[in-house]
Amino acid sequence: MSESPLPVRVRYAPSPTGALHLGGARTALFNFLFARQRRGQFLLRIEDTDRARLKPGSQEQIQEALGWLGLNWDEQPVVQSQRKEIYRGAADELIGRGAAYRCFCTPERLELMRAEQRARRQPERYDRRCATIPPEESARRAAAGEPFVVRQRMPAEGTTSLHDLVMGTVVFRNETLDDHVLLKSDGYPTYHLAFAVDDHDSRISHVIRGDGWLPSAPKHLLLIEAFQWPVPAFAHLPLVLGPDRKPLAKRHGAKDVLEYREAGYLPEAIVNWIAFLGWSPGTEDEILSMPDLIARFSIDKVQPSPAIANLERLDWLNGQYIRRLSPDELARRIASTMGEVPVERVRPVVPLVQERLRTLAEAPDMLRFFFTRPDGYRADQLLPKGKDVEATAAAIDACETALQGLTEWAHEPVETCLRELAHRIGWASRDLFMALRVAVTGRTVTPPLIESMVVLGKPEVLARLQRAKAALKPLN
RNA sequence: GGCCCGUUCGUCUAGUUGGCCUAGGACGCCGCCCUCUCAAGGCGGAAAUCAGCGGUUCGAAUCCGCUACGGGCUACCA
Repeated sequence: MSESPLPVRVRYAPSPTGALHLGGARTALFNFLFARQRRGQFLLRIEDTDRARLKPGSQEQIQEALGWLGLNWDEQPVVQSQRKEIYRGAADELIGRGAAYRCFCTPERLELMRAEQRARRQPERYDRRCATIPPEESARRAAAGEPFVVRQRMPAEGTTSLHDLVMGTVVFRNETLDDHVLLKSDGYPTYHLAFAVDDHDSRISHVIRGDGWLPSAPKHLLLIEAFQWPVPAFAHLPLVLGPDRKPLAKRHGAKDVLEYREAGYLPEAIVNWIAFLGWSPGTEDEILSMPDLIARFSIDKVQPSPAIANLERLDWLNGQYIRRLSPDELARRIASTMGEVPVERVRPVVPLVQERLRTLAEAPDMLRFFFTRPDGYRADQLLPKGKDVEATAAAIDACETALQGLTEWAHEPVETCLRELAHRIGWASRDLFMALRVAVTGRTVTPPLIESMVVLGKPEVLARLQRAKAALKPLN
């Protein structure tokens, strides 16, 4: 595990086949943290060599999600489809060196071959029929227009070992390696070729990627060696799983990163949350900001086992981050989710909900009563236990009169006034408060009543009390 | 089937040079306190014989082996 003397350069290399999901975001994050900590570069590469699976708009979506999380990349993203000729040249070079060869086998023959191997219960691997075609013949057939792919020539014996920063040393027997395809017949490279060429061209020092690549890592190592290029360090990250221990998917309610934004999560919370999926600082700290993470991240503290995403923990973390926001900032973020309501109207009300929110998405519902009067009351909510309609109407009426007489509309006088009133009419203050709460807000669960009333203002509160009284009348 | 990786409370994890671990923290859960509801906050609790078995050792969650289970890869996908 020798430290690379080269400057640190890492990359996140998604294929544009959909949105950025959590696992990808975490891979990107770990790359980003590592780069920033070592004052290196974090690059973005678009692996779009699979023309069939390409989804329009995907690249933009991925970039927006990365930006939202604050994972800003350096330099211009490398787009593989724009580098077709480079890969072709690289494949030719490999053929020239004897490290690769053209294969003219048809898909039909390959399928037949595999079927036979399956029948004989042998490993399904290319049988290397084309490996022994003389170079001149190979070149002639290619020149004649016969379709072909280029395959990597694997050593028949020996072992290839990888010193992975997360998994430790992993040894593979070369005889188990397949002569996989490097260049497809459509002229596009497969992942393996493009990976080696691009990482070399980008001078990538550390390959930090999903552990799905671990099994093909020896091929990659051999490829890099065939080119006689410097070998980067490797770190394979375990998967993020859903609650059923299956790879994270839609059905778990674990959504694409951008959908978390819709659901009212803060990017800071998402980052903190996924950072702790498979990694921990080794201390008892739980809340770490991006700068903290950059300072404390360490690849060898990454867990080699897969992590199961804990959505409840995200909710808690999100609440923590919401409480740490300044009221102004929170108001801005809430207003941005509420379209029609201007920030100035949200701001005064924010302190009342700040410690009650788990997600921004809960805010509109929680705040609604500040902006619109309750439309319709439910008797079962308005009437405290054991109090009838008449008594409740009378109590509300008494409140109205008492509040009317207040000269100062502030927390202290209002509370004193109401408690004295409760005492005077022989009501438990909790009952009075609940009746008032429903009268003023239309609901039984709200931010603190007195504060809410103060913010609403005296005329509005009195108006709502009258409406509540009116609503009680027909019930009598 | 073949190859590779993994396995500490329900979940994320601490633990990594074997003894200070009668295994610590966090989320969630339960109870109490606070209290005008709900939260937040405070306090306390239940919760892992460290996957199992066999070694090495005075001593193992920590080292070795085997087994079981889970996962990944096994495409002209990434």
